[in-house]
Amino acid sequence: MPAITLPDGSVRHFAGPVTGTTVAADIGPGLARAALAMKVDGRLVDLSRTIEDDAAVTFVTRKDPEALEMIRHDTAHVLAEAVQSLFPGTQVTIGPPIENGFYYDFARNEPFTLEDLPAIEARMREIVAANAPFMREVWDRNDAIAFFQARGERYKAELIQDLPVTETITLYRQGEWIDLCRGPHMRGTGDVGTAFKLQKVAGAYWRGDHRNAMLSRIYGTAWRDQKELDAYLKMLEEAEQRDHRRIGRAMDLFHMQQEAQGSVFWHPKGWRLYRTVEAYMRRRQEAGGYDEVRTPQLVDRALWEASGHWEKFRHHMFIATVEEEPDVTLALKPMNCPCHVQIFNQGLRSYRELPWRMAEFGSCHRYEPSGALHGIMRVRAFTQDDAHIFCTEDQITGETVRFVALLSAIYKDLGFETFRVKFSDRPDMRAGTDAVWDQAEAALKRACAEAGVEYELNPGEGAFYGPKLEFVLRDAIGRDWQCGTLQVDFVLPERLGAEYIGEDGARHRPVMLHRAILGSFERFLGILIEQYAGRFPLWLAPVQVVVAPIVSDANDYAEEVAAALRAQGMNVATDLRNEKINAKVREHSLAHVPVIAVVGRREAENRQVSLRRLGSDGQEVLALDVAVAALAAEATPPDLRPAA
RNA sequence: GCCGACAUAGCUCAGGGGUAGAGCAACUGAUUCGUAAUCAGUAGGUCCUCGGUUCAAUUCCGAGUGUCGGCACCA
Repeated sequence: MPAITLPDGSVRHFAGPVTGTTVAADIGPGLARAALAMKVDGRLVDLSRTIEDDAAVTFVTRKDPEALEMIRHDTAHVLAEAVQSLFPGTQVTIGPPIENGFYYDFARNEPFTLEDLPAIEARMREIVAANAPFMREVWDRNDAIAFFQARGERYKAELIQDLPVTETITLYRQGEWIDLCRGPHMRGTGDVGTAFKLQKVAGAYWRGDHRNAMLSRIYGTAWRDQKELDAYLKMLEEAEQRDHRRIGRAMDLFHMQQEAQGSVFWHPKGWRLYRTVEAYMRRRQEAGGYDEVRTPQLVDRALWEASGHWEKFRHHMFIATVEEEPDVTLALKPMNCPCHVQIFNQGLRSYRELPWRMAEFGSCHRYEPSGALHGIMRVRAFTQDDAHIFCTEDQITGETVRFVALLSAIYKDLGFETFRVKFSDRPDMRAGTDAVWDQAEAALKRACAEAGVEYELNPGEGAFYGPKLEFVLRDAIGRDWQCGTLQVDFVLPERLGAEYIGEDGARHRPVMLHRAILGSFERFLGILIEQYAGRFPLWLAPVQVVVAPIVSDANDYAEEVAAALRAQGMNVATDLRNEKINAKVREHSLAHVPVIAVVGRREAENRQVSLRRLGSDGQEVLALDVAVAALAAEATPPDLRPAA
């Protein structure tokens, strides 16, 4: 006699066990049509499942957030059926919903290509139109393994084999097709709807392990309705226009070429942007109590051996030798920490010097795998806004809190109001004892609690010497990039023999906090370009103002205006070409110049300027000195502005 | 590194077994103009590299390099 409590608090009684379908119908025909699945005591299950006991039930309809995930999951199943019907012999593996869509990994000798997608998608639409119900079946574990093995589906068999023995094995049938699946599903393939699209193909290792076979992955997107799908596709198209590689070329910021693969050639405007950010960071860090240093590019392998990097990363290091000294092997530094420890180790350190925050805009080289390179976001030559904080164990919390505050303020100034934080704990391959890791992880967790940092756990992804916080920013098309980081390290000070004299007169090991805010300038600037789509706020813009005369009679005055702005430290260009003002306005607008100062005879006579802002077609006519003062104030970096 | 796609003028791209085109940019000349393209003309290409097939390859095939989308990697 289950009593079913609905979200509005009302209770319905049934004579015996009932399915969700029955309950929904009992409530009303509208809900019976709309209900796709239900939550029984908070657990999402098939609508067709039987409710035995008293329960709180919520129905999931198309407009609920859970529905979107189910649509994507079910679309993946439809994809798998379509593929197996068109390409017999293809094995299915896994096909989860993901952000904005889904994918499915198939095992097939011949990988799928883009040309295969239209036929597959057409077959999918037939399957959806057929609207076969999703039927849940509970199987005996061994029967299920035997079943899939008999069908040549060895990946599915392997999946079942690896499920915990306590797990209920469920298969879902949709018409003729059947698949191992935990569920839940919607009522039938028709609930998928038509708002889906196959997007791309890619290789992907079985179980994400490069030692395994490479599977053929098909990505797709799926939405509640055509309107949502269209909006998403339009967003993707617009995001492509923000691509830092495209904008970098269009705005003449940088280029890359084959002869220096993975290294950036910064052009004058790009380098100005870089220097603006660098100068800002330098001021911020100095105000934050950091001491800037500079350490060598080429360092003997002995130091890398001592730090442990040689063993783990030597295949990713650029090695340099000279004929005159055949016994010497140098490496271009792939990171700065061992060098910073060398500075720490000069002389005898006192506990009074801690925490010591040692910063370097460290130029590093890493031989990244060719497939990892990506515009200026993932390169082989980059500059970190690196720092190492040498401190005592009980300073970890305070330093972390302080770091998070600095990072948040900087991200905010640079246009990132929100960001994600991941907590990565001990990896399988690591240095240091478990006791040390326990200590480091606990210290970092305590610090997060103290700093009020909310994080998602990223198990096993820590550095080999310690756990880390990763501060993640998103690029234009939604890819996540680690930028900031904070890593607790008990190992390297030990390996490199760092010590200080404590209050007790004895020698102690300092803890090292590795930290970066931007991560690498290259990556961060790439994201910054995409964030603003090249339309930088005035203080960051590489060309802040273009002064454009309307007639050549105003050229001298235009130069005077430019000089007045330059005297305030602004980056100003003049456009004295014999072109119509329309053409000048158009060109500089397309080049994302934030302010165009137009001067004609009228302005020259009255000593005024007509300011036109990027993205606006209005103009503001101001007296020259007023305009200069206003623009100079606006172009002041946020950390140098007078407090409001 | 692995899977797939792509590589044509400075840029964006079209084309195609018989020696290559557009728009924009560049250059020259004219135009002095009030807020998103003034007009006319000129010039510009080992069609990524190497090899093969062919009477003939930029086009077809193979290898290499690079780029792009993923996967793996990311101290």
